[in-house]
Amino acid sequence: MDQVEVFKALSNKTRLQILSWLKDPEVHFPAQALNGYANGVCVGQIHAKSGLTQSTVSEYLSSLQRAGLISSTRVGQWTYYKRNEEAFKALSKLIEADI
Amino acid sequence: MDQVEVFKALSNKTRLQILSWLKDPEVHFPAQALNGYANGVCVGQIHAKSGLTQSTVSEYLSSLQRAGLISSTRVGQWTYYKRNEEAFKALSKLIEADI
DNA sequence: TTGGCATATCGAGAATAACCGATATATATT
DNA sequence: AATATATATCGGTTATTCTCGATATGCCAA
Repeated sequence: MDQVEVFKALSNKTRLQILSWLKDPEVHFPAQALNGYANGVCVGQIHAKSGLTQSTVSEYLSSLQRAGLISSTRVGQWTYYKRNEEAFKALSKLIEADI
Repeated sequence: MDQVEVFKALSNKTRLQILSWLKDPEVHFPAQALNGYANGVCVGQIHAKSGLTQSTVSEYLSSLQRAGLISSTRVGQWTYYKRNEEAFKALSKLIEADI
């Protein structure tokens, strides 16, 4: 875990908002056809709520993924993103013990 | 606590290093004349270890303080900085529960 | 294989952060 | 009052981030 990369990823209002949406996808996004919310939420749905362009949202999701905070699954034309809860647990412990 | 401000403050290698030094001041800094390490460590000592200029270090300490992660005490010509451990506990819990 | 979506990547402009050197402001000493 | 020391602030340069529009790529359907 690259600490600086993780904190940079978290240093943006919209990216924090996306993480918060992904915490309760059924509350924040319309039903997913495929496998409920198990794969996460696709880029287009996140884009639709974000108020930013598709390219910006795609870039933001990539940076969150590079930081290890979310993971992606490609299914057909869609890329689904979901939170990596282990990373948040690890970060919480890191701050508690090491930072 | 402004989350974005906190994460920005943590998004820099040198600032993380400073926080780490302040975690064990007696290990990383020569003895303080005044009140042991209870007031923290003065800017000059942090500057001396940092490899950056005095102005940069002063600015970094201000940003950590604005984020609530450290606090300062002025004693004579010196400003002592020390960690605000409650802020780190709160941040750890925030990440565990809310982010 | 052509066309249509969904997503990713590219190139660019504007805003912010990372530094620096120089200078200002406190405080202390003589 | 004059000088010295510690820290803060200011102005500037360069690097990085934010965000966009345009375009490329990947996958599906006709």
